[in-house]
Amino acid sequence: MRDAGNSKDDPRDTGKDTAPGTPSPTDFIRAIINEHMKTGKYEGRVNTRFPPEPNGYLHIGHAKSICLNFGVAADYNGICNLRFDDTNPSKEDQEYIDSIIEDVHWLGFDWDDRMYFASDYFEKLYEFAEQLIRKGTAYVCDLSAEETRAYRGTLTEPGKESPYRNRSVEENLDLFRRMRAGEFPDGARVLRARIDMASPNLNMRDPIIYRILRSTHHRTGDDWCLYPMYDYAHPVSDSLERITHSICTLEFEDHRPLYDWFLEQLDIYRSQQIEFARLNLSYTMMSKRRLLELVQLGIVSGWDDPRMPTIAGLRRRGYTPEAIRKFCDRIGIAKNDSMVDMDLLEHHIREDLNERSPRVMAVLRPLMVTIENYPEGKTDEFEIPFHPGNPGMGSRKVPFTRTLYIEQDDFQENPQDKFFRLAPGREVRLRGAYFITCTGVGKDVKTGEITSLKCTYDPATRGGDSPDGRKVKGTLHWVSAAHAIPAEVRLYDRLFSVENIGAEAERTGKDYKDFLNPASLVIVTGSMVEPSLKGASPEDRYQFERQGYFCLDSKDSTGHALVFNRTVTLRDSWAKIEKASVSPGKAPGGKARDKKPQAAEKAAPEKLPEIAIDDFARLDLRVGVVREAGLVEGSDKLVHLRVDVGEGRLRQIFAGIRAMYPDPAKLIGKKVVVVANLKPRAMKFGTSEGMILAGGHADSWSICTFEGDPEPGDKVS
RNA sequence: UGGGAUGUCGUCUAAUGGCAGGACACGAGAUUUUGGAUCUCGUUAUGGUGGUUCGAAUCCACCCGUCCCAGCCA
Repeated sequence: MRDAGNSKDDPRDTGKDTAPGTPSPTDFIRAIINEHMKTGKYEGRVNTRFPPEPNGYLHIGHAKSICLNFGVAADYNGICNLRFDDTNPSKEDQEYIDSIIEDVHWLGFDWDDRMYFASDYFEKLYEFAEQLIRKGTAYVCDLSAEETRAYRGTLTEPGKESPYRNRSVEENLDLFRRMRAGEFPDGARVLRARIDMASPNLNMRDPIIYRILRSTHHRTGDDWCLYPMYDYAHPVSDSLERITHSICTLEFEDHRPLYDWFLEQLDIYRSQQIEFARLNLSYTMMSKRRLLELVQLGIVSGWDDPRMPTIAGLRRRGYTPEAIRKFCDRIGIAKNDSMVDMDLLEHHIREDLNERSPRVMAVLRPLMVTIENYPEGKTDEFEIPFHPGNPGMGSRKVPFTRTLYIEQDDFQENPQDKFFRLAPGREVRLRGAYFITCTGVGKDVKTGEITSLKCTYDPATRGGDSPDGRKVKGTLHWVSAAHAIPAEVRLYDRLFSVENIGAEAERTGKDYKDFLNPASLVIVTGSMVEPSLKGASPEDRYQFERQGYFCLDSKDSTGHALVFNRTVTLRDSWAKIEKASVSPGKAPGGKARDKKPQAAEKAAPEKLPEIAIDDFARLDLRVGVVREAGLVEGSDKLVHLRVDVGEGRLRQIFAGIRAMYPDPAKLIGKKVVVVANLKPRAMKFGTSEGMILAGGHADSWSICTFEGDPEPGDKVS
């Protein structure tokens, strides 16, 4: 079932989704290649390469580069090599090589027999280095790391030449050979290119070519105690592979003169480096160093944690390679620093999964329903199609009995405005089964919590349609209690609660980890899924009707303990209505994405950043009349208020004002200022639907009140 | 403040001297046995100031903003 169906034809598709030889609309890189095709610069040849360093798992940013490199090659009937840039054994590992191979393949790309390693070229790289020495354009330098830094100068001042810069060719050769032979300790000497210590480009100030580093290499073992630097190894590797277009990210722009310098000095094949802007995605980050840290600190379960932006994480989360490829295609290639909206990635996975996922019913948080007029012991079976728009996907039988589960959220005892679902006396449809009407509510005598529902069904509505043409506004998913399979469901959400983690960290002086989304994973146990899911295999993808796309977890799910991961929610216009007219600005998006309650700012008032008048104007301040007020059990700070803000219903507000109002009953009847468009906040004790304003000193303050005229709901200005 | 890049709807990206287009997001409506999907419609942009030109997002000048570079990392 998984991976069934094809993606729709889209002229923008590249790579595997497009026949070779039909270039996509020209991004600037393809424009350059088109020009080369015209002028014959590379004899019509295109050979790119994807050059990861095996020091971490691949992420969605790498996917952009992979799609670009393999896509460009495919567009021009060229080839793309996979090459591991493994010149720093102290950070690299075989595990990463294996994962990279798996991930690139999974994305749908292949390199035939062209899997290379920079370490394959160590001997040649060494010989070329001797050649540079013989030419007099490289020398052995004995400066320490600190001295080298001091000699380099600064951004605005030129560097100083190393005292070792003018050693003879013979001495340099001798020293370099002895470096290779292991005669000197780590860091004692380096080989440097002899270029220009006064260059405004720091990369040209006699850059280091080789350093002594005793570290066992994952491929060459202890053969070498000398490892080449990226700036040297990369152009030479490209050249040896006769790469035509060496595509890399923007930060290497400054390195291009050096790249060209090596190829020219060595007089070898002239590959051309072209730089494009790396991918940044909102609400996540691509830094391998930080991603590694999340893994090492146990903040996530591993590189393949479904919250990680890694290919492995996305795969485990339920993403498809097609969706990722299409996303990469859609974001385009340019040189502007940019931050792509996570919504766009989610759009593509929804689009793909919408087409290919079978629909099933799963009740995440069950509420028991007894159909009182349905015979005990009877079982009905409904044949329900797997896909409403694609009969070809077939159908399954779903059992129906007197005792069912529906979603807790699908019932409200006192339904709020625009709530279409079940409520006392109200009739709704059970998907594919019958209309039912709620006739009773069972509650826990102590807590008042709703524990079960009594309903009746209309036998004439079998299949979900009424012969008399009567309509219902809501359709609910359900499972038969006797047949349902228990499951654990992991609700994943974005890893961070701010769009631009780096910028936010810089602005506030906090660590990026301070912006982790506390609700990035919500584990729901005791969910009930329909029996057809019994045979699900790891990574099988489904739509749980009305909730989202889910896949069976590839690691933790077993035959008798099913674990599902939520890939992405369905678009949810009900969630929008629920939070409508609240949260100013852009909410972190989607369902159940409440921000962590904001801690009170302790900073002195003059230190708070200024806001524009427009920001202030976004506060909807209203007059509210306190109708009910009481203490909150289990909290020594909060007071529970029910406030009339002229909406025809009372708002529940939890306010931290108990210190000044130990007897909240005195507040009843007071006119207060309510921030009416604050996003409702889920608290331990319930949802708080606003704030009331207060003012004063640290231990002497009061809430703002009005006397006299204003009516509940009046605007405060 | 040296050097290298880069500024087009809220976001990403086209237009290469000739109608500022697309996608996402957002909004309105239709439809619906998923508050899904689908369909229709809509709002929103060339950083600024001058100049060249019949005509400028595009060419020129100046200004402003943003990003990258001082690893023996890649």
